[in-house]
Parts: sequence; C-alpha cells; structure tokens
Amino acid sequence: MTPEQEAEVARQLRMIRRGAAEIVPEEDLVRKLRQSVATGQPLRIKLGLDPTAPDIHLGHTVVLQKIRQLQDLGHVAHLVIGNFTGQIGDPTDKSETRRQLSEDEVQSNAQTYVAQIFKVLHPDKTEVVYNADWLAPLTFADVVRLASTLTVARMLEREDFQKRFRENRPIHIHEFFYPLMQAYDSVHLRTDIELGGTDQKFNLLMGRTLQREFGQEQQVALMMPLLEGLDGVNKMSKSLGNYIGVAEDPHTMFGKAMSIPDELMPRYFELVSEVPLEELECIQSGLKDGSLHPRDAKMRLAGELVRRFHGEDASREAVARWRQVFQAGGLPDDMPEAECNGGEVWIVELLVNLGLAVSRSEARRFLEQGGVRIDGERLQDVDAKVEVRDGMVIQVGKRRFVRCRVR
RNA sequence: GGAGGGGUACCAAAGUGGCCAACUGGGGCGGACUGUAAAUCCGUUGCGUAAGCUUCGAAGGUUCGAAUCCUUCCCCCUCCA
Repeated sequence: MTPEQEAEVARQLRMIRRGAAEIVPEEDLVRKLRQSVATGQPLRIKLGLDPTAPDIHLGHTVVLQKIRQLQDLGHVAHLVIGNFTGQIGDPTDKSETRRQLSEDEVQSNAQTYVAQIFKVLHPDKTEVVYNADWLAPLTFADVVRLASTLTVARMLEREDFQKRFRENRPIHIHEFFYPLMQAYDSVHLRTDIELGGTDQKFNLLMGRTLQREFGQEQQVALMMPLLEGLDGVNKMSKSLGNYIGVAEDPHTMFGKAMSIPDELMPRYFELVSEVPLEELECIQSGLKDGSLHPRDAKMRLAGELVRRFHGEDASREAVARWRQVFQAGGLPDDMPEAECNGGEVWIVELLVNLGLAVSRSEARRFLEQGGVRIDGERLQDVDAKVEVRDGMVIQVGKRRFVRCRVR
C-alpha cells in the first residue's frame, strides 16, 4: 500500500473509533479497512431495526450517527427492517407478547421510521431491506441446521438468558432464535461491520459465529455506548419517558435538552452533536475552569440539536424563545390559542375547559399551590370568577400557556 | 398432572375487620431558590365547590362496617412431574 493509502486507513480508523464503546475485534476492522482502501470497495455496514417502535429518539441516533460517519467515509449501509424478527419478539421483554403486525402496519411503520432516520443518514448510500424476504422462505430443516451450529451453553453466555436461567425464570425456546436470525441477516448480507449498542454485543458476536460457519469473512462488531436519558441515570427510552424524539418540535426539543443534568453535557456533545472534537475539548475545559457557564454550554448543545433536526432558523428561534420565556420571564410569541366564551367564568372550570388541568381537583390544586397566573398575575383563590377577555393569557406552572380567543 | 405463592393507586411496596382515599420510596406535578425545565429544599399527587362519592384482579356474599373474612371466576409466578 502507498503511504497515502496507509494514511487514509489511519484517518478512517480514527473517525470510527471516536465515541465507540467497543470494536470487536479491532484487527479485523483494520484489515477490512486496508482491503477497502486498496481495492476501492466500500465496506458493507449493517444495522438491524425493530419496526414495532416507529419513533426514534436521540438514543438511536448515537448509532445512526456512527453509520453516517461511515457513509461519509464511502461505505454503504444496509438497514434491516426486522419485519420477521419483530414477530418473534425481542427476548428482553418477557411480559408482553408482541402483537403480530400486519404487512401494512410494518410498511407504514417502516416508512415513518426510515423518514426519521434519513435526518441522519445519507439516503443514497443506504439500502433498506426486510429480513422476512430471506427468513420467511427458510424451511424447518434449514432452521434446524442453523440451530445445530450452536449449543445451549453458548446461548446461555448471553447475560440476559444467564440471569433468567439462574433465577429460574422462564426462557422460551423461540427466544434463542432471535439472535440466530439476526446473525443470519449478517450472513445473507455478507456484512462487514454490524453496528449496535453495547447491549447488543451478544447478538453482534453471534453474527460472527454464524458467518464463520458459512465460510464467510467475519463481521466486525462496532458497539456504541447507550445514551442516558434526561434523568441522567437510565438509558434513553420511550417507555421511561426520558427521551428526546427526533421528530419533536424545536421548542420541546430545546427545552428537554436544557433539562439534562449538567454532568451529562459532555456525553451529549460527544455522542449526539456534530461539534468537532477540538471544539468539544474547548467546551470541556471551559466548563472545568469556570470560564464557560454551564447554562451557556447547555444552550449551545440544545441549539445544536435543534439545528441538526430542524435547521438553522428553527434553532435560532428556539434559543430566542428560551431567552424570552425563561431568562426574561416573558411570554412566548407563539402560544396555543383556545376559543373561549366571554363573560364571567369560575376559574377552576376555565382551567379544565382549556385543558390546563385534567380535573377540577387538579385545577384547584394548581391554584392552591400558586401555579396559576392570568396575564402574569398570580391567582390563588379557588372560588374566583374571572372575566374572560380576548387575548387573555392563562399560565399554569412555568411553561404551559394558553391565550384565550373570545368567540 | 400435583403442590405452593401472589394480583393494592403511574411504578415499586406496606396494610390482613372500623383510626384507610389507603404508610413509604420512586416518578409526575406545583412552589421557593438558582445558572436552565441542572442541583437542593418545601408542598402536592382518585373524583367532587362542598356534603359526599367511587377505588385495592372480577363478580357475588357475610357484617352496623371489608383492601382486609367467605364463595366462584380470571390472570401471573415458583417448585415437583
């Protein structure tokens, strides 16, 4: 290889390593990169997706961003929509048996999914495939043959299975097929690098095992860390509600980003922003020596996120609104409006009618706790009647506003 | 097939005849403070203006009175086979 080619390999390796939790085995990656650079053949990247959860959030983008970087380096990505595996059910949640999705549902889920994903990935370097295309035609004999390459002991290496086995909790036989199928996807696609979170390690390595069985070159498992959610403790997930969805509106996204614990900022910068490495170091040292205000750093982060998913204008606007509402204590320009009847209304009823409280008891509670403002004036009298005027602004808590429009 | 354990509010988990609209923790919400919706602290968390009403897997029953006792049913889990 020429010195230029060697340099290219080194460059790619550096980029791929960035933020990665683990690369198994790294020597294989180097070998594949050398091969790719020498021959001009792009590497085949794979990411498996579960079509049952159509909303993607920042946690998912950690892996997606890495794929994007690989695409930028010239490689091609296969997005495997698990329309077959999805019906089997992911072993991790034992409680809910998954509803079988209809063909149409899978299609439409996959479409919304992919649309969101292309906010991060290059559409022209991404191939979307469905694993039912090659998994469904397998015969029982095929499946048995696949299964015969593995042992129960090997399966029980998986932490989740091991734990359940130890605790005498049930493990269904079909759950063993999940990693097997995912591994077979890699065989089918002749995958060079499979991406996933660190929690996917077992499945990713299973791909290597199966590829070897099939006499293929083994894939590299590239694992990204799991991003902590807004609470700073648990991994970001929709069910925990600690997520920022990529399809969320700019203001929500900005606000949620502002609510992450300070300690989490560097991680978010590293894993989900496009801020270059050098700048990142600047921010970190600034935070450390106190020359950079944590609030300003976080606003920068929030702005970056909005810019990434909604564009420059939306980002600027979100920042402006934040300043206006939270730093200056003012009102947002664009608050929801509600049609109201004019005249005197009991405040409790008004709050419920406007959807600011779910029940009268809750409305009363808000009032008693001093959480209600009308045109900026705090109102605590539970029995109060208010004269509804056009343009009147009712606020509950710090961030819920409604402007009344009298019919 | 046999034996046992369990289903309580958003979640976890107390309560085993009245003092239980139900301890406590988490979460959520409100407030104070701040540097932001960080951190911390305080309050609050079924519905109802109220009297009161409806909740403890479901349906019946006993009782002046049941989350607590009885009957039937549904669901979950464990062990043995």
